[in-house]
Amino acid sequence: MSQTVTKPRAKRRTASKQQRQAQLIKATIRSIAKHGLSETTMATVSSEASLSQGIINLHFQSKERLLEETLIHVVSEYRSVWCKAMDSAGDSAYEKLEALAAVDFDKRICQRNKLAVWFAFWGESRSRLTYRKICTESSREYRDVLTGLCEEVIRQGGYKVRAGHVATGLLAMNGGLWLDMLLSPAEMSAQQAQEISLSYLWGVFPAHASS
Amino acid sequence: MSQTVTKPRAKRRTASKQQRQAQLIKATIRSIAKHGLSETTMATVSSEASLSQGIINLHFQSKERLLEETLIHVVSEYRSVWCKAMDSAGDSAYEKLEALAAVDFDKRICQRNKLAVWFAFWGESRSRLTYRKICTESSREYRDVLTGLCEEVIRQGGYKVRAGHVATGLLAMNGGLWLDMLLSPAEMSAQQAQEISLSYLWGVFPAHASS
DNA sequence: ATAGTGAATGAATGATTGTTCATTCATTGA
DNA sequence: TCAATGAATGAACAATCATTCATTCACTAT
Repeated sequence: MSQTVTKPRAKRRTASKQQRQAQLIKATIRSIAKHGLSETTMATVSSEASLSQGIINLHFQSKERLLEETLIHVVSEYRSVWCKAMDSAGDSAYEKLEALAAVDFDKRICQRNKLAVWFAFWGESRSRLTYRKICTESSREYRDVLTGLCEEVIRQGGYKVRAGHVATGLLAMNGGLWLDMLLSPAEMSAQQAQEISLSYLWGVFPAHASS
Repeated sequence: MSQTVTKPRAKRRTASKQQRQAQLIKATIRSIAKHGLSETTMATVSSEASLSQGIINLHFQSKERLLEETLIHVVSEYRSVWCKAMDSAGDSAYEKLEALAAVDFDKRICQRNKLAVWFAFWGESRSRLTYRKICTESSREYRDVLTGLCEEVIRQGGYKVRAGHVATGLLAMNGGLWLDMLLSPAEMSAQQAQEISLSYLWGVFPAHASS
């Protein structure tokens, strides 16, 4: 009888396409965080993944596609986390709003390496239509959801603010707080940033503020 | 008698060091906006300036120094504008606060090309100590001024908010609004952005809000 | 065992890059 | 008018880059 196949060897030279692609995308994130996007090369990525030079073209055809897939990965992960948060939050619109605002400071999302990736691609978005499309479509959907929630909270509380302004302002503030965490993590922790973001929400919707 | 020298010829082949450096920095800004930082080369910059290949090394020694000087230029210009706004604004702390918040949407500062430069360097800041230093020192000084003004407004109005939170939140929100203007200028004008920023201030300091 | 399959390698290639420097040319003082 | 000065040029160079592909090697089916 042959050995069970369920437990793979410690050192596998070959892996499934999915595994390798995920591995390379993670290596790309580390490389962008360590070297910056403009000095991220096929060599830095493959070295970060402890694989050979040609591996990227084998799995992604080109460097450009690898970078796009990396951006898509980060954006999709973000979307998936806020969707889950939306579902598992309390029923009231305000509770959902607070839960969504907290996603930006979630352990899974708010990692310094990943923030570096966001800003790296934002920095190139002006000149790269593909990057810009991915980013704008992502934020558009998120903003629409936020705006809807704000509208409901405003209706319930009779507030005199515009839903679009609050949603856009919240989104913008959280993005700006990401920058603070990226540039000076010693002076801005995720928890501090979340407090600032939450205190904005409380200020706008005082009647709903819980704590 | 010789001709007057005050009126230079239309086509001057040589120019003063200052003029050339300023010209090259402007060309760099355009190149970053058009091609992105990672595809901004000595060739794209010198071509954008309608000058020859070697001109940059002549005036800036290296590409790296040109990029640093470009960042310093944009950061200094920003500082100079908010300093002027601070001086020429009304005497009250709240008036100064509104004036400072408006600087981010000023014609001189809030140009799409320049926003692209800010985000391009922010995107590389994680891996480039020099960029990070320039950016953090700039924002630190600005934040301190904003925090001081917020403290005074809070004291006057007896508000129950933390000055540091408001200053940091305002700074972050304006930065995030810059991103909206950079990525989708059709959906976010400078005026709209300023309204959102101002409505944040009004919400925090309702007793001071003028209009 | 063994042949067959395709994942992974890494040296080689051509294109692109930043930098150098001998040369050209506009400008100025005598 | 004519040297003298130094700003500007652009061809040449070495280094670095993304990409290719013949070869190697791990794994699977027979």
